[in-house]
Amino acid sequence: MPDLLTIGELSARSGVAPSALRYYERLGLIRADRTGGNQRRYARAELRRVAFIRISQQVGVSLDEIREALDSLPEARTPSPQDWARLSASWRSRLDERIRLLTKLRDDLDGCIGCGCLSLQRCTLNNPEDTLAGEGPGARLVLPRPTDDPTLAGSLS
Amino acid sequence: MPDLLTIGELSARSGVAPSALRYYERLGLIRADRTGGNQRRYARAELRRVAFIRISQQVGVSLDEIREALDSLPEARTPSPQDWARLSASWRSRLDERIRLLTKLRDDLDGCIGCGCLSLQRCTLNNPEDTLAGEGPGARLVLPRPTDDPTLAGSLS
DNA sequence: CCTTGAGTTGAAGTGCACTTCAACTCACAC
DNA sequence: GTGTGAGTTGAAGTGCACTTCAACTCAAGG
Repeated sequence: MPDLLTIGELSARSGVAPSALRYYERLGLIRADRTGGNQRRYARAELRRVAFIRISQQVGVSLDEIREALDSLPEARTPSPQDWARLSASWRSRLDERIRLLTKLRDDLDGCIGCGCLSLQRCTLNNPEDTLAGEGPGARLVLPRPTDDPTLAGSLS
Repeated sequence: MPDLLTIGELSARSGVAPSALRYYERLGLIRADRTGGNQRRYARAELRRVAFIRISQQVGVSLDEIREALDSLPEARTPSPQDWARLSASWRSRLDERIRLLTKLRDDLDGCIGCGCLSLQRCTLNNPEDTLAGEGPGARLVLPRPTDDPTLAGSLS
């Protein structure tokens, strides 16, 4: 019934490199039992955690926030489908927002392709929220700072 | 008619930190004339280049690729609206693809919230392209590697 | 028993996109 | 002329998400 996975097996199943799995463990995102010889053995439930981690990353959430989310899971029992649903749902608005922003960017880009602008005059690309008055002449570009959004910033890093 | 901008002015107008502008210059993304005292002076046209850079980053393009795109602009003359339109349009399919992926992720997440799964069985979240057969039992998770996409990997860095 | 592939560790390295720092110089208003 | 805020440089540092490495141990088949 335990049916534990080695790190190689979890890696193959999850598509996540062993080094990344060890890294996740260091950050407290997943956990493993150990054999007498100190090797990791993962419960099958860890597969779901890894799945959640990868999905969350696609939503643009940092590992730190993912850890916080995972910390909210009950420790006493194996998380239920409802537990996972709750966590997944918590990213929903973030995902919506990212989709909205990208869609707006696309439409604006279409408009600008039409008008050939990319200029600093009244183009919504350069004045996204129409909030530029009162800070001297000239419009601001795009988003003031991409610092916080890994999706858009490239660092995206 | 020249009407050159200092780095502080370009920074204020573009919303990009002076240190980032110098960094862009090192990478060959923008250029500046120099005063007798070695200070940078930017032609107004550089504002469009910076606008293009920030927009491109939001699309999820790396600075390296942005540089390549900018290199395709004519050197002899100031880029025309059509030049900028061509470059912007070149990101379009990428933007579409990113929007498509995120929308799919959202819908899948909705489905999984409904079914409460996040399991490794037949859930499209875990088997995005239905391309898992032939590599042993068990499904793969999500995307095999997030390595190449700064949008999804968490790095806009 | 022995080989071999898989696993272990901590420390260091990578790539990207910047930022910070120290030490110095410019440009401009008064 | 002088003070001050803005600008200059190269080198080093940052944050994130990992990967790589060297040196070593484990586990399982023959």
